[in-house]
Formats: sequence, structure tokens, C-alpha cells
Amino acid sequence: MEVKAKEIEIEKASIVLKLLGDKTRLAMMKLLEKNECCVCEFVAIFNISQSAISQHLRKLRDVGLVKENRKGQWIFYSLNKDSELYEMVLHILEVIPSQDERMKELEKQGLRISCE
Amino acid sequence: MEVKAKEIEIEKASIVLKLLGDKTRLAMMKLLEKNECCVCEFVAIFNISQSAISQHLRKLRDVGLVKENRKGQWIFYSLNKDSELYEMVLHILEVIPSQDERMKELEKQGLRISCE
DNA sequence: TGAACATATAAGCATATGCTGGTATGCTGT
DNA sequence: ACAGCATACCAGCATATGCTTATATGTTCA
Repeated sequence: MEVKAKEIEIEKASIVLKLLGDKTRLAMMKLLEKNECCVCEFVAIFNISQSAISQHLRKLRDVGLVKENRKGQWIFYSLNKDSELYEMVLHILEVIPSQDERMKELEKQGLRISCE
Repeated sequence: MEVKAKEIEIEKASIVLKLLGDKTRLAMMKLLEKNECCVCEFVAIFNISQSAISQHLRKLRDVGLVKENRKGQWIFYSLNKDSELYEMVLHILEVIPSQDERMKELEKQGLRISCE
């Protein structure tokens, strides 16, 4: 299957690249490529405050790269497939190594999260 | 032809993305995808000082994305094909619109540069 | 309704970034 | 050697960024 992203104006492309140019956000996006994640999962995975996580998610959402989906007490984030930038994002994530181990480490440490 | 980039550590990937996350540098890299360019060409194309251009090029060179090649008075920059990040860079540039018009505009305005 | 939890927002701080102007360095041709 | 051009480097400035702590908002459940 070929991922052929339509060409995006260079200004928009640079905005996306800048957003992905932070290793926390990049890892978050890579995780979101495969999973829906709630904020508390990110908080558990990354070694920064809940506030920082929330702010990263806001930036991603402001540009429309992710969308939120409230389920009761939790808010699950996922990639926004309706964004005109979605294909570009996928195209880039393609060359980023999987971050799933970070999820698994959580489980190993018994820190598994059950948001349900 | 398939561009299948080898996976790069996420820290390195985020450094590359951050570098490309500036619209001037992104346009420079897109131009370099097709052409060798000397500094004075960039200065003519972008509306910023020679100093700023030089500093952008330095950042790109420090990470090894571009290399320089002195020809007499001029220094020509090109993509560094020996970088372990080269394939990733190509992969990203693939979805960036061509910047060749900016070159052509220069010619149209009679500002064509002849570094030879 | 109120306690507990999940998430967002505000304020402040330290550092990074992009730019400019000025100057240094390097090459060329006379 | 010197003038002129191309490029790099330095210092300083304004703004952006990422983080923290503290606080506000929203949801659940007893």
C-alpha cells in the first residue's frame, strides 16, 4: 500500500514538522498511530508533569493533528484522520521507530492503566 | 522506486524534524534536493540577511544533513548523501512542494546569479 | 452534595531560536 | 599587496518554547 501524501503548502508543512520536532510529541504521535491513548497513559509513560502533557496535546489538537474523545472521566486522544495533514503525518511516522515498548514497560512495572 | 528509510532513533529523528520545522530551512532543503546551491543564491531567494542564511546552513551542516563544497570564491551546499539521516530527509522532502519557482522568479527579475 | 480523580488552564521561569548589524576570514584578480 | 566580493562568526535582542507549580473545571460515585 502506497502512502502518497498530497502536497501541502510549505508553511503548513513546516508547522507540522516543528510540532513533530519535539521528542515527547513525536513519541506521543507514534503511539497514537497504533493506539488511542488517554492523558493519564502519557503521564505514566513520559517523565514530565501532567500539565506538560496536556500542553503538548493542546498544540497537536490546535493544528488538528489529533482529536479528543471523552469517555466518562477520561479523554482519549487519537490521530485525526480528517485532517488534510493526516497523510503527511502518517508518511513521517512511517520512518519513526515504534514506541510500543514504552507501553509494555508500564505493564511490566505493574503500572498498567485501566481507563474503563 | 521505493524510498524505505531505515529506522532512526527517535531522538535523532526529532532533531531532524525540528531542523526541517522552520520554513526557511525546509525550503532550502527542498531546493537542495534538486540543485547544488551557493549561499548567495539563498540570500537572493529568501528575504533575510546573509548572516541568517549562513546560520541556517550551519545548523543543517552541524547535524550532517548538508555538506559544503568550495569552488573558488563560492561555497556550494548540497544534501549529504552519506548521512545516516539522508533517507529520512528524502522521505520527508518527498511530500514538500517544489520550490523551484522561487529560483525561476529570480531569473525573471534579472537577478540570476552566476557563481562560476 | 461532596470527595476523589482526570484533565485543562494560568502564571512564571529558564533556555532556545531566529533575526539583525557589525566584523573577521578567505578567495580572486589587478 | 590591495580592493572587492563571498561567506562565516560574534554579540545582542525579541520572541518562542518547554517545563513546573498552583489552580480551575469537569466527571463519577457514594
